[in-house]
Amino acid sequence: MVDGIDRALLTQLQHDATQSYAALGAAVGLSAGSAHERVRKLRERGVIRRTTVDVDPAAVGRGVLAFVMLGANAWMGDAATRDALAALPEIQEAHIIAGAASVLVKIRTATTEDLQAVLRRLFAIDGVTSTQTIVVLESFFERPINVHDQCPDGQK
Amino acid sequence: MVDGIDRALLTQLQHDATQSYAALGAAVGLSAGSAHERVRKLRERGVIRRTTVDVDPAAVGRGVLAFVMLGANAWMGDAATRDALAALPEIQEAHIIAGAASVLVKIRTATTEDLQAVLRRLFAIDGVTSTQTIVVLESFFERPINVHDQCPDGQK
DNA sequence: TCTGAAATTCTCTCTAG
DNA sequence: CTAGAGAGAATTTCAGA
Repeated sequence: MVDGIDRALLTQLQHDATQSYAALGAAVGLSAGSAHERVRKLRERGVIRRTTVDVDPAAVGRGVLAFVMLGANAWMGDAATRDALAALPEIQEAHIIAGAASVLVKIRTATTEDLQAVLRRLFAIDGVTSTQTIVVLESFFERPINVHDQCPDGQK
Repeated sequence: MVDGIDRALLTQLQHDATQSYAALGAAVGLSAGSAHERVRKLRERGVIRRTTVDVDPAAVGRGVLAFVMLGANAWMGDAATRDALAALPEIQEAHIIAGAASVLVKIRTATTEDLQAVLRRLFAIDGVTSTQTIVVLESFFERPINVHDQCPDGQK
């Protein structure tokens, strides 16, 4: 379904989606026309969800990063919970998780005061009984999904 | 430094970076040439880090998502630790964190067996003494940074 | 800083092999 | 899938307000 050339195309596009199809084809050993057709199909099939830009969080007032685990006394996997979380613009990701907590959210704010404000609003969501906040001091890296490798040295 | 028009441009580009500068300009009330110039400057200043594509994790064999908190008996904030983590292709993000653990990593694998293999390799990194794994059952959403709003209703 | 237009380059489709 | 060609768009630059 997704062969080696497709994966090479994806890696190229993840690194720089502004390059021409001619350059893209040259990088993976294809003509511009073929590269274009493959990328079109990757989009059509939803392997490529969208083309977007990476924005520097600090440059737009989102320099503080934290992860928060939400405890709950009810099932949080419904649409109402999702909508309540999605309504908070500082929340970048929200996941239902296994284990002690129910939901894990990734939050970006300008300041720690703003982070507090978001925590207060999280507590106001139906079912939320506790929060555990993990503040990030420094991000080593945030990178695209690796579409090629499995675990190196294959020890599994 | 980043005004309202820039933010509008960023939002547009985050949503769809394939649109023409003419369309981009129309969306924010600018000519194509001006939109182009502003976007060029946003790139130059590093506000836009790169143009990339969103890949469906499941389509490329990364359908399992987990967060792992690493405990350590030494300072993990050095380049050696970063390199050791970066060498594992399944790790998408790595952050130094405050609190009980030292490092938080975001991991995507094909299966839970592969996740186990990554955990084994995390334990092999110098200084790592414990892991706490949070498996994601379902992702509500993962979206771009909101470059506009502060916390809605401004209760802060 | 923006506009509008000109010149260049790329996209996208088609044909044929 | 490759190669080439052609029409249509888009990028990119630049003069002028």
